[in-house]
Amino acid sequence: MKKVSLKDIATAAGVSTALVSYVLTNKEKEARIGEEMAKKIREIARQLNYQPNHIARSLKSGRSFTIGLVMADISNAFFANIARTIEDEAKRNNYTVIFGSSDENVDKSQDLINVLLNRQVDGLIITPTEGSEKQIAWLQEQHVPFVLIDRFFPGINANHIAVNNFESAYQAVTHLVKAGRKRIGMIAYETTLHHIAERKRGYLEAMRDHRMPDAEKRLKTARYSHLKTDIRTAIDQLCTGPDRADAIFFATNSLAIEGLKYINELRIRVPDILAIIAFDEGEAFDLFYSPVTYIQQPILQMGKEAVRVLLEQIKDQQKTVENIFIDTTLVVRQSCGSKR
Amino acid sequence: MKKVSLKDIATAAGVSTALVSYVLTNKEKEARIGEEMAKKIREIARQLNYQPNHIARSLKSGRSFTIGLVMADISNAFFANIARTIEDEAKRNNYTVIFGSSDENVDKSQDLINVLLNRQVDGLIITPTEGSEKQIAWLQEQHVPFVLIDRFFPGINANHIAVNNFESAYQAVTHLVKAGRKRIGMIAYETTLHHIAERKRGYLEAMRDHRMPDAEKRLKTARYSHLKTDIRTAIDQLCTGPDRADAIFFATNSLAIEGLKYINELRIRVPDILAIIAFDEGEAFDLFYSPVTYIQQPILQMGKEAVRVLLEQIKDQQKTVENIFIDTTLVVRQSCGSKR
DNA sequence: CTTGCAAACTTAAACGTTTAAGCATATTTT
DNA sequence: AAAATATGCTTAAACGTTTAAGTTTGCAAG
Repeated sequence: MKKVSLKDIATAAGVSTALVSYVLTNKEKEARIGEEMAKKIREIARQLNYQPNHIARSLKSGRSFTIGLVMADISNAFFANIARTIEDEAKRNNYTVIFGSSDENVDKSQDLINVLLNRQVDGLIITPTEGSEKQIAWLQEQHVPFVLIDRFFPGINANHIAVNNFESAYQAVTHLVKAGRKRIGMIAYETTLHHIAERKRGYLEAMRDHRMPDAEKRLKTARYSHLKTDIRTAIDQLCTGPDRADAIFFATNSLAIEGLKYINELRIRVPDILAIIAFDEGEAFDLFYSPVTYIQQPILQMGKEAVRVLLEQIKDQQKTVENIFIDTTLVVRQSCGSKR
Repeated sequence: MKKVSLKDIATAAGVSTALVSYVLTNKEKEARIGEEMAKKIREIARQLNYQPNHIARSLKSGRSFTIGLVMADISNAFFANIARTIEDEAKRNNYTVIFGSSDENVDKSQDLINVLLNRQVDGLIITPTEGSEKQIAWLQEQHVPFVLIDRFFPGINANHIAVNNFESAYQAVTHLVKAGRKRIGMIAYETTLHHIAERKRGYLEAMRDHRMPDAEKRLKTARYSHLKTDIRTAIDQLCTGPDRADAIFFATNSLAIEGLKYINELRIRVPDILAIIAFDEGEAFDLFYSPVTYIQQPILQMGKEAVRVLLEQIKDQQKTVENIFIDTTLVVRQSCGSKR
């Protein structure tokens, strides 16, 4: 199938391609096209089923109407949902999304950014991985429009959309305290990423404010690369001994899922023996025999805001940086109900 | 940041852009470029950090090295994982993926296909929605390279990657029979899509071959648009009365998740009272108190094959159609263990 | 000392658009 | 009636590549 171009229409109509272009981009007024001719051209275009060549248009305009999306892990429901809302929102603005998953790997992230920039995306939406500060700083130096989502670096003054991680964690721990839990533990990732640090800080401050001892001791971490084993170790440590934990706050959904699997194996009853709160949502939390209380992130809003900020930045490179923080909602369910 | 182009390099080196192009695309031999000049050009390109403009290249070559991905529902873990493997595999072949979610909606699907073709993708990978036969047939008429994945239309002779739905369902039901279940029900989608029909047929034939009565009566369907209520009705019907079901086979993961939520609410004990088998996998199945036996689809292989077939088709438009069927694996766990 | 040819490069067209500038012809204004 | 303006269209250049065809120079063969 040979694609039909402006030239084909022009030939069929016996006019120049310029004329056809003006008509089909609705510039008849400015270009003073005759009404009849416009009608004729439109009709021919319809008959030939003309579809504009986006690539040619991009080359001319220097804009691709494409945004690049670098997700940390597309197989994680949280990121998959963000990706979906971003794609939706982008389409609503006549933008198209090219995506890739960095799998929390710095090199893969750099690679992806390169590929996307090569493809002349007009901007990027990124969940930065640990250690990617330099990449992000470089983007800024190059004046590439971009927005960070879910995470950001305090030292880099760039657009970002994030939730109030400190407050969310503080609120979650407070909820556990109010529910009568005395020995609250937390499992987080071992990472320098700021959003996780904030969640930890929220936990620690809440513990201190409510005069709960041994918070530091009960704050465990797991390596992303050794998730399964590290979580098992952490839970073993938390859930044994005379003063074993009566509640665990998981810093992310992936940690919670892996943790709950093990808690199931150990047959530790939730919430009788152990209360659970997790960050993010997930079908798995609903299906747990004691539906899991979780911190709900406003995914839809995050995705929309990310696209909005990015497109504004693309339109106006001088635009001031936006740092958006959105509140989460604590969805209370059975998993932190009363002890037996 | 002004992007550097071939012309910039050419000016810096005092040569024509053609020469630069030959060198940077490694055509020195054919174009008989002087060794020293080649070295010099490469050095300048490096210094200026030249990045080829993919769009210009695409316009010239008529190929975008981009494939379009139309997923039925990216928020479903099964499709998200397929998307991820496709993206990975595409990147390995220097292709980039533009994706969109049709949300099982024919119009959205058509819309997406149009957008993607407009963007001059070299080919498409599609999970077709119900009622999209005409769209697919049209693609074929237009000789657009494409591959259907997960689903296909028997009346359309197009590339497709699918699993052996009939055999998989047959095997699952047989497993339930061997486990001593007598009144096996199935919950599927109410759809004309062939892959679901095959799963139903697998159920019905297995029931007949094992002389299980009332198969038709125990085959319930739910509408995608009224998932929650329809599933509740179906389960209510299946799980009441004197000859109530002692096993349910769910035709997809979304059905299973919704169903299990309700089964949880009803406090029907699994597997004591009711055995469960589901199609697809999911974290939720692991986390259910009685880990769910499921039919595992070879996602990685499906994604890889889809990309392979598509790229071959793109390279050789005359290539014969490939219909690939892959076997599934029944992963047996607690949920269809012994009755009490 | 032509001729032939290889080596090292340049020219120019093309891909499909967009858009400023140009050029007739017709109509209005002075 | 000449000048100004409006109308309807065309020309041509540009975006950044690729690549077939052409040009120039040097050098060996006849």
